[in-house]
Amino acid sequence: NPTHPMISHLNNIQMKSTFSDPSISPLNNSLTTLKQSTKHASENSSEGQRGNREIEDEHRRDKRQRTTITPEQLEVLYQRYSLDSNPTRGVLESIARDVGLTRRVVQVWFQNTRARERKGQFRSVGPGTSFTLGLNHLRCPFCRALFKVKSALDAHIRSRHWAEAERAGYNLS
Amino acid sequence: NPTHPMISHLNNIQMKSTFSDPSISPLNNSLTTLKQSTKHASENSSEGQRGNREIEDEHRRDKRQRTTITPEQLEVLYQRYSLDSNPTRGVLESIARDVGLTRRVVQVWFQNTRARERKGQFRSVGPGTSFTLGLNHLRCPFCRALFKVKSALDAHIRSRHWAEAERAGYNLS
DNA sequence: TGCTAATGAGATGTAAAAAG
DNA sequence: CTTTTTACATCTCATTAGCA
Repeated sequence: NPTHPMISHLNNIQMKSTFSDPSISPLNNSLTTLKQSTKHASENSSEGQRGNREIEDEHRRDKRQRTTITPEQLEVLYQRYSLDSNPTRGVLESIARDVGLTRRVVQVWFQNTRARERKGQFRSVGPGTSFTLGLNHLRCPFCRALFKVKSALDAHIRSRHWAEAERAGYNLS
Repeated sequence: NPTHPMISHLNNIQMKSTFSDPSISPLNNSLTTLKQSTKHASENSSEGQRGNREIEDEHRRDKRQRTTITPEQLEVLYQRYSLDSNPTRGVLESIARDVGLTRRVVQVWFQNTRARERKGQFRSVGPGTSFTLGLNHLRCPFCRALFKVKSALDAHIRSRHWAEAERAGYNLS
């Protein structure tokens, strides 16, 4: 992804920081799932011509909330990723509970990590498991999902591709 | 030089407050007499006493607020630095609590200290204990971070460079 | 004044959002 | 879902400015 430094971002006005959570105690931190429900739903002010009276009222809306994933959480995530890079919803939720993040955050992380892996910025597992290195050798025959162990692959096939698997005569242990 | 943040280059106006950091107040868990002078030096004498109405009145437009780090704080900082010159966010916060400064101040101190060390200006501090920074023998193979003990280096690698470490076959104990 | 805390620009990594 | 883009957090490096 060749970034173009030359391009002028016509407007990249970023002010203020809004430090995200302090990501409290490592591990098992019961993160306040603040939730981003706020979601700049409004923001339709494009109408312009606003009554300019509520001028100073501004800071308070829309702030993209960036979660900071701690190294401890990352280690768990990568470990699970190495077992199944395409977890089902249920598994996703289980992982989310384990690491103390919302399902959505974990889901996005998996999406981004898969994308990163495809792009070659590969990272497969945490350093703790230095021997499990590598690549996910098992690819689902019906989609692009990758797995480290056959049991995970089978579980995936069972939950996502049972029909095709049966037609194809895939042998599920 | 740019004395005026006003300069507009049509693009990329980043104010990057950074120091806003309003909520990260020390919370001040009492830790024995640790006092710090993070705020206005002009405290004693003088009329002052400030009306205090405006809480936000603190930030004077043109006054850069310089924190004075006490020798006691420095001693702790250097000690932690000697163990890990590139602490993760969580560790940084822990240090900040220990020493009674904001995370941001501690972060800047580490940045400046790393830069100082890179430039070869290690400096020993404290009457009783002098930390010879220059003698940090362990350098992270993946970045310029320095460590005194291997366990600290390993922790650093685990949290920051696990992928590279794995690829490189680095042996983490 | 010297040392150094603070600031700001530029670079990098990546979580979240947007586009497809 | 994937691919692409945006925005934010942090780091380095170069500077600026506060205080003993």
